[in-house]
This record gives sequence, C-alpha cells and structure tokens, in this order.
Amino acid sequence: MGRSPCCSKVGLRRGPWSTKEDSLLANYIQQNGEGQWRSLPKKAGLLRCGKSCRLRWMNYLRPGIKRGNISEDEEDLIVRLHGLLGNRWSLIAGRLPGRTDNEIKNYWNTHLLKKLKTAAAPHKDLPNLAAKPKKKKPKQKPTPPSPLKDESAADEPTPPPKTKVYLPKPIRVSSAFSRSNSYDSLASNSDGEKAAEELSYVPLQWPPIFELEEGDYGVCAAVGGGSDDFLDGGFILPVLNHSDSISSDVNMLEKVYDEYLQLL
DNA sequence: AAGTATGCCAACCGCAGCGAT
DNA sequence: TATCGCTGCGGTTGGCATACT
Repeated sequence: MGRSPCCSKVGLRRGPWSTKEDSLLANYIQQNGEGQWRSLPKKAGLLRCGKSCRLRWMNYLRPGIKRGNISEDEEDLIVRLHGLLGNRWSLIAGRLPGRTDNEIKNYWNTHLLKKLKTAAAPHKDLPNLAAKPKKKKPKQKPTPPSPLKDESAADEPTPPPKTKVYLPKPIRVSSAFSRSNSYDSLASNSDGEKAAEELSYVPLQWPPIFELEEGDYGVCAAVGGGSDDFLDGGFILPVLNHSDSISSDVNMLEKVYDEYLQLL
C-alpha cells in the first residue's frame, strides 16, 4: 500500500536546485503566494514535485531565513526546548525566528547530540538520547470523562511525591476545537463546553490540567503560531504519572508549566 | 599528492493529520 | 461514514567539503 513517492514520476528533476530553478520558484511565490504546492511546479515552469518545491522554499528561499552561526543563546534554547518538547523540530523552530526545523534538526544531530553526550554523565534535559526514535503513535482517542478531583483532595496529607515525568512527546489535541476558538471562549461559551465535553476536558483552573488516562495528567500550555497549536496556541505538556497524591501532581504540573513559560 | 575517513547539510521518503467530497 | 488528495512533519540518506593518514 501507500502512495508512491511524488518525485517518482518520470521526467521530474531531483537533487540539488539550480539558481535558475530557485529564481523561478521564488518569483512565482512572490507573485502568487505560497500554497497549492501540488500544482505550483507546473504553473511556475519547474520540473520538480510539489513537495520538493515546498521544502526548497521553506528551508532555503523563504525571506528572513538565517543561515549558519547558531548563537549560544539559540543553542541553549534549543537544548531546553528539546528537553520539553522532544523531537518536535517544527515547534522548536517556531521559537527561533529565522531558523528552520531542518536546520535545527541537523544542528541537533551533528553538534548538540555529540556535545551533550560528551559533556559528562546523563543530562536531565536529554531523555533517551541514544534511544531509537519511535514511530509515530496512532491518533489518541479522547479519554472518557474524568473531571479533575475536587479541592478536597488537596487537603489530604500529602505523602512524598512519587511523580515521574515522561518527556515528551506532547500530545496534540487540536482537532477537537476550531482554530478560531480561544481558551477564554472555550471556557465561557456553549461551543466550548460542547468541545470540552467531547474531549473530557474540564478547564477548572489555569493552567488547565487534564486527566488523559487514569492516573496520567497533562497541562495545556500556550505555544503560539503554527499548526500544532491547541486552542490556537498550545498542547499538552509532558504527562505525569501520578501515584497517590493528586495535589503533588498538580504542583508538579504547575512547576513544569512555569518552567515552560520562562522559555517563551 | 593521493587515498580514506569523517562531518555536515540539503534533499528525499514515508507516514499521519485533516479537510473536502 | 469512508475515501481521497494535499500538506506538513520527522527520520534518513546521499553527496560534497574538509580533515586526516
């Protein structure tokens, strides 16, 4: 099964782009805008597949692209964001103006990985660095309704926290909501309530905390810009596996959320 | 100078999400 | 509801450049 590669069509060029192709592509997009990648090559007079055109534009020709010389600040941000987000290169790139996901991915694989591996012992920001990348999970179904425990839970004596942070991947839940919805509108209007019901999501406080599966909690954080947004800006951060103290988990989630906010 | 090894990065591949029908 | 097609993402690869022997 599976679709055949789009570049497998006879007659389409592959490999490095010539300056002529670059200018054809750039000129076309300047005049007609991005999008319609499938039909773009033909209209622009290029013997390339749409995918290839998109990649070339996104990673090379797009205005405002910075090339090379990743600063220490950027590097630090990449490391910290990777600690929180994992290999979500497009999200990480979204926080680094002018950088592309491809560049950050390459930089991580060729510079940072090595650097951090040699920089002594295990690094807390680097979960399973040596681990083989996992295949994408199938789309997660919304969990059955499980509203957050009430405040009384927090009153109980809190044993030492036994929380375990699974870093990352953040879980996308954007499909349950319209992109035009904001968190506020969700919390206050009936559409929002309906959507929240569908997702078993009950925003009782900020940051909103979810029970994803029994005993697993997540927090929604604003991320801003891009297609991975939740409520036009967010997704569930690392899931905590709770043991027996809800309140300690909530505290931990708030801590994680605060740390995340500092990065933004 | 020539051959080989290593590093780097642009580009490709395959898959999943999602809207349209 | 199911299927199709387009788009975007993350992992991987191929080839050029540079370093090393």
